[in-house]
Amino acid sequence: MKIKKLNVGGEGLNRFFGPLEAKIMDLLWSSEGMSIKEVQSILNKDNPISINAVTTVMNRLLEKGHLTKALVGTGRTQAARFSTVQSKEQFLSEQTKAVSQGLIQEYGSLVVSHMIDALEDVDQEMIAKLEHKLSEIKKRNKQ
Amino acid sequence: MKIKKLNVGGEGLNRFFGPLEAKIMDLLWSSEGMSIKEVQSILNKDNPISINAVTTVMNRLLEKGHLTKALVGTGRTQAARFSTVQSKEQFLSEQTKAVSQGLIQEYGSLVVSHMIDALEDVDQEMIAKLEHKLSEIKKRNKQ
DNA sequence: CTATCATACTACAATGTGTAGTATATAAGG
DNA sequence: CCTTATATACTACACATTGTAGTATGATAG
Repeated sequence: MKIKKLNVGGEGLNRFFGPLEAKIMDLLWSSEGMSIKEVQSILNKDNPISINAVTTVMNRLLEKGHLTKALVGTGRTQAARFSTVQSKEQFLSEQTKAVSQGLIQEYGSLVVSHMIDALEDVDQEMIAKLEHKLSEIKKRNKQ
Repeated sequence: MKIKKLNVGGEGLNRFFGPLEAKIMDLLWSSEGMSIKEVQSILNKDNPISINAVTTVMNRLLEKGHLTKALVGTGRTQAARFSTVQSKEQFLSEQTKAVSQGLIQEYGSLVVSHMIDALEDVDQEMIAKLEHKLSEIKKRNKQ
């Protein structure tokens, strides 16, 4: 379930997926699974998109291991339900972890500085959390 | 000079560039500028590579703003010197900053946790640095 | 004044992503 | 029982990025 490329400028899921992939993943994360048709009808409300376009992209997400497929019914009644393999939270956790750890392992203190700079701008509260975690680690290391 | 995509699994410059691009950037960072020919002769020692392959990739790096070109001589004497626009340190700082800040702005505490996990694994010393930075920020905020 | 060299232009392959046409298989409905 | 609607598969193409290289151009060294 590892993503190879991170879109540095992207927003939300667009960091990890192409725009259509991102929309589809988000739809499936906010439901208990959907058929291709259901996904297409929802997407089609915003922008016209063919069933086939949706099918291809969903199958690619399947191949990459982001979705699973459960066949329901047979023949023309068959409407496979696609579901996500991980929760959105798990996915984001895994991905952000891979990126954070990769950067820190390679660029250590540089990245830590940048992250702290970002914290300053963004969230006072997070600095407190960070402090707390740090003191926990120190405690643990002393034992 | 912003990179669009980060190769999550990559090592070193391969996070930010394709493999050939990365080799070329590294050569130019460890010199005061080189001609296409010079770059090609060095790369050619490891793996056979045509002048044209090197030329194209160097020109793409030029277009993307990572390199500059200074013409020296004229006609067939002309051998443009390509140089990097930023130091490697500046470049890495800018890129890691863009990625770190993007992640923290969007995934705040999640990324902080990952960062701390990575710190635990990777480097005791960095925790001290982090503490130091935190106390600096706290001091500044009190004023 | 021609042959050599640096460079430009063009082209093609592979990969990832978005898009869609056509084919196939099967059940629903007369 | 046969036609047709439906879900899905297969195939194809476009565009971007990157690696690779053939051919053309232009100017000077000799």
